[in-house]
Amino acid sequence: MAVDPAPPLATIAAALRRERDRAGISLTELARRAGIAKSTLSQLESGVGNPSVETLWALGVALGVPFSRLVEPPTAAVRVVRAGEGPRIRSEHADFSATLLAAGAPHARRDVYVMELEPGAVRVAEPHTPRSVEHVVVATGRMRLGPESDLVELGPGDYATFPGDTPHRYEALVPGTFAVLVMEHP
Amino acid sequence: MAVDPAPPLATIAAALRRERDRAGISLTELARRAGIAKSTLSQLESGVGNPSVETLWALGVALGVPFSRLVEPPTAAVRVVRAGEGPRIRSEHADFSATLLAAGAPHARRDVYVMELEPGAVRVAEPHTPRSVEHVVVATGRMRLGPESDLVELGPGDYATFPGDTPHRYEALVPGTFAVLVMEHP
DNA sequence: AGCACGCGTTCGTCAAACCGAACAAACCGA
DNA sequence: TCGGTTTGTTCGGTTTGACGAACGCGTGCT
Repeated sequence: MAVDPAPPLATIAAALRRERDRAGISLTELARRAGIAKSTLSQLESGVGNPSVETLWALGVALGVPFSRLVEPPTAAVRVVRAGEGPRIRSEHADFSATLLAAGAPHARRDVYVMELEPGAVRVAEPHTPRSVEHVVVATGRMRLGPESDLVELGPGDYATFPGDTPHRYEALVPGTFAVLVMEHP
Repeated sequence: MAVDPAPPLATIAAALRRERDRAGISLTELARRAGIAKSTLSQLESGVGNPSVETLWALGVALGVPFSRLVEPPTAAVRVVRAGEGPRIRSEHADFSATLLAAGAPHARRDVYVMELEPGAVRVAEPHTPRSVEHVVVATGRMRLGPESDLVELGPGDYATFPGDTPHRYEALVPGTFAVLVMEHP
């Protein structure tokens, strides 16, 4: 696994400005809440300077975002991995294989669910936390799911991932459908 | 969702020392690889000082660990949730239910796998990263798994979680067994 | 128009992060 | 036992991040 060789100078600048106007507050206000000088913040958002951990941490708290969102670069609809596809890791001992479906976004919080549905009823989900991501692996049955605009159909072993912060749905196509759902929020 | 109010001064010190001797290199060597003065590193590991992001980043790269492992605090036998057990969230619309199996440890990295096994062969796993945790939901078939000392048997829909940093194993009991595996490392 | 307020940037000062060198202690082979 | 190496810590000097004040600009109120 390669580790980011890229210096995060510009990333931080971008992240700060992005997160700040997402919060809809002024530079002055943010500096005040974080307890740092606005001059410092100004320079940071300009991409000059190399903040101390303490400073950046204070900003993370004031913005209400996990520290790491400020330093890691952002990420990018429905991605599907069909059963048997995807990069496989085979054991030396036969009869075992594992497929990496989604590498952990370093600081996401992931809740693991088992989901059971019957055909007919449609589970419509309101969009939740911004930048949350859903992962689904169908265990048995068939289901149609995804963002309203991009529904996909999955069978046993199929995997799909899509943003959770847009309207989306789950719908079983055959009786006794069950799936594993991982909800990932930043 | 509460955001870490804790200043990460001591955490960084601990993380640095931990990760360094995990890598099995000397302070001097690490400082050299990271391109920083060893005096600086010495002080950081002593818990004095408040490193700049650039400095800490360089250390992360040199250690081969994601940046955030250095700043976020760390986390902590076999827990089983049988199919149909566990806290259930029912939809207003019937025919949908979800069970929370494991709330996300705030800053864990979780990789999602699909695992297929056939009976006979046993998948023995060397212990990996300290404090890593494994989660398994059996989709079809039956399997026996867990730390060598605490094996449990799971059927479809059953869930188990256990530490990944001790020797453990996976073994299919019937043909065509497949499961979803979530590997969580801090 | 005139003034007051909030915005973000720029400038000079100070503390501190970072550096390089010098240091004692532990270790190892001759 | 004694040099040579490597360990990690400590000590001045330099660089630079953070601060507060002053600045220019735009807005809105009287």
